[in-house]
Amino acid sequence: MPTLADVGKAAGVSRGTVSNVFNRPELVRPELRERVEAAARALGFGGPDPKGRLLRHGKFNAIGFMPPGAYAISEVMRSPYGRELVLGVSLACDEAGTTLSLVNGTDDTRFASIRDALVDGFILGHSADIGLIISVQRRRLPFVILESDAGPDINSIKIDGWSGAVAAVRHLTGLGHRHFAILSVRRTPGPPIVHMPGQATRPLLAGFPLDDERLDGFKQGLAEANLSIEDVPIIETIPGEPSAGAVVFDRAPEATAILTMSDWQAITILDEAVRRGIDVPGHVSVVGFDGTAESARTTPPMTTVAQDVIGKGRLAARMVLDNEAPRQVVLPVELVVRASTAGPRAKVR
Amino acid sequence: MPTLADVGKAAGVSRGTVSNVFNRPELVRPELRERVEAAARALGFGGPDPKGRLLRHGKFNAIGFMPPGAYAISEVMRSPYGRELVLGVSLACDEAGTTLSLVNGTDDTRFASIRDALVDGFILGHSADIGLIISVQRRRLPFVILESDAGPDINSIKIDGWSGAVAAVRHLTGLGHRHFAILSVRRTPGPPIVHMPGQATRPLLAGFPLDDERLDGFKQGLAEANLSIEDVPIIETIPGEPSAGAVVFDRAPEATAILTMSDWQAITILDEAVRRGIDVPGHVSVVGFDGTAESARTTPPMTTVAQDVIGKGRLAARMVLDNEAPRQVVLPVELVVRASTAGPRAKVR
DNA sequence: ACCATTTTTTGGAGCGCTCCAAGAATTTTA
DNA sequence: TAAAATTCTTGGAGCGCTCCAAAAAATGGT
Repeated sequence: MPTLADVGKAAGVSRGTVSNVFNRPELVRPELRERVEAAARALGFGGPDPKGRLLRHGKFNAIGFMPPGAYAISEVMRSPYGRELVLGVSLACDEAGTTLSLVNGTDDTRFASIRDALVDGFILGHSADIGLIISVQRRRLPFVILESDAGPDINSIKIDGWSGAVAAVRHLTGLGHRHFAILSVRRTPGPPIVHMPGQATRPLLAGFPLDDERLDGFKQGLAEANLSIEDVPIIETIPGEPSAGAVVFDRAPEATAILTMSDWQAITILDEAVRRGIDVPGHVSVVGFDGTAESARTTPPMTTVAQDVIGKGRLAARMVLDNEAPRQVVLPVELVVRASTAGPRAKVR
Repeated sequence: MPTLADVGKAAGVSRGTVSNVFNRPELVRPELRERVEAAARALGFGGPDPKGRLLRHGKFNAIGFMPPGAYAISEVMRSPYGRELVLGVSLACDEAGTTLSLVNGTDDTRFASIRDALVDGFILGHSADIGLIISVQRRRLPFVILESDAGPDINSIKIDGWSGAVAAVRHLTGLGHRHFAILSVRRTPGPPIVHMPGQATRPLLAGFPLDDERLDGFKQGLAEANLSIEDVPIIETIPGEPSAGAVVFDRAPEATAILTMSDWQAITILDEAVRRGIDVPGHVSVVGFDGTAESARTTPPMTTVAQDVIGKGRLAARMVLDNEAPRQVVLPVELVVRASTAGPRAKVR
């Protein structure tokens, strides 16, 4: 690949002049400019290499998005929540004219990815572990972490998942439900895990603040109706697991109300219900989480704990773009009642 | 920001040694290593700056995605088609461990964006104009252009939109439809444009191969049933225009079948139909285009000209990642008949 | 024709890093 | 204990560019 200097030599001018031809053409005499351009063409020089410029200037003009947990970016793009989040981030990037880098990295390459990412700041998806945070801090770039409060020095944005979970249960108990099942998230690869009541004590806390907080909210809501979460089957599946709905119906057939951690999971259940001829909400009520656009389009339209995912993504991007003093933002949630929930009826299954 | 040299000076070693401490720690004596690490910590040195490394090595390890036409990346993320396309691209990026840069650029900054993008290759969304192509070629990076054949030297991937359009019309005429409306795409900002039959001759070709090809397919399909596209109202709206459905029903009330250019547009029509109490497919049949996941979830599930959008995105990414000899790929489409189309009935509107 | 301006062009400095051949220090061997 | 072998450390070269002060060339006025 030819360089500025090569072109300069060929055209009989200095590399500074060649640089000017490409960056401030008005500074160089038309005939000379032409000569340089001809030389560049002849050499197949495609303009100043951004690498050199970059080293000189130091700004990448890009922010990086690191997928939640150990997920790949394609997994983010697959989930309704992830898509809306990225959409929100991209909105802020559009406004700022910034590139959005979806940074990849498997478990073992994540740290290297962060170390090498050509970005001016980071958004870390939820469930970022401490190692990841340290990696980012090391680079002294502005960053924000989603769905986990990492202390007062660190930008974070999370929703009030606890209240959302409580509200979901209250809605259902208010409708008269007494038999629940919870579809939770498995954060490691593998088949669904089923925690049945009475079985050896299961850990309520999975170690992921995002999920634990919601489980705790469910517990609280149930307790308010004199129900114990200990009596509720909890199924954990990785997001997008197509068998999730089937497992829930198979293992918790007596449940009249199913609580989930995401719209995506709830959609799985709705799909499986159609497949089995189970009427929602006639036989079973289902509540989603996130309030993504998809939740309004399901059949029936879904009751869900809604948050402003797009707004969250946008705010996150703004925070790293503006690089203000660290703050911890907690966003509200709102239970949106649609048609996937109703009072329990005689069970005909 | 301290540099390797600064740390070296502080620790009393050369910058080469500091580099080794960070990149090949096994090469440096433990006690020295520790000393250097201490100095780095004291100075707040966050590891070697990727800019320097980049200049030395020269690989960005990223591919760039340039949104179609003059759209912003948030607009891509908003459309069902765009999301699936990006998902496909991200799939290939995951496999290759590459970063996916969603490159931004308004009309006037697009060229600069391409010039400066820190990527090893480009995917240009459809409707890329010649200027954009030239900009990318100048950088001598591998690239692929979507939905427009730019000649034998240029990688391109497109679907057989013409056949898809013909199939859609044949399906509808086979069902007995004689009164059509076409919802086409306006590629410039602005309100819907309505071309009514008989009005001053309207250009069938909008100058965007993607759209023109489909319009031509519609024309062919209609001709096969002794119908002329000249008698069909054509409405052009920008993607995502919420009033699109309303305009179609207002301006083409006699149509019993509506052809569209995307699922997204078709969804708009379905939504408006619900709003107006128009039964689909009882009163009106609607055909989408693209066959995105969303099209299967509408009410009623949509008949659509399906393509493998994810596969297309993935193939595109592979082509730039693998940098093979240029080729022009034409992908097949398939009419997926679902429940948004049926024979025309007595019109009760 | 000469000097003062103005317009163009130049090339050194430096951005921060990694590579690598060579030098220095340490350990092993005879 | 000296030479040989091994392990560590060094600093020059170079990646490609932009900035900028200064030199060179062109222009204008008298």
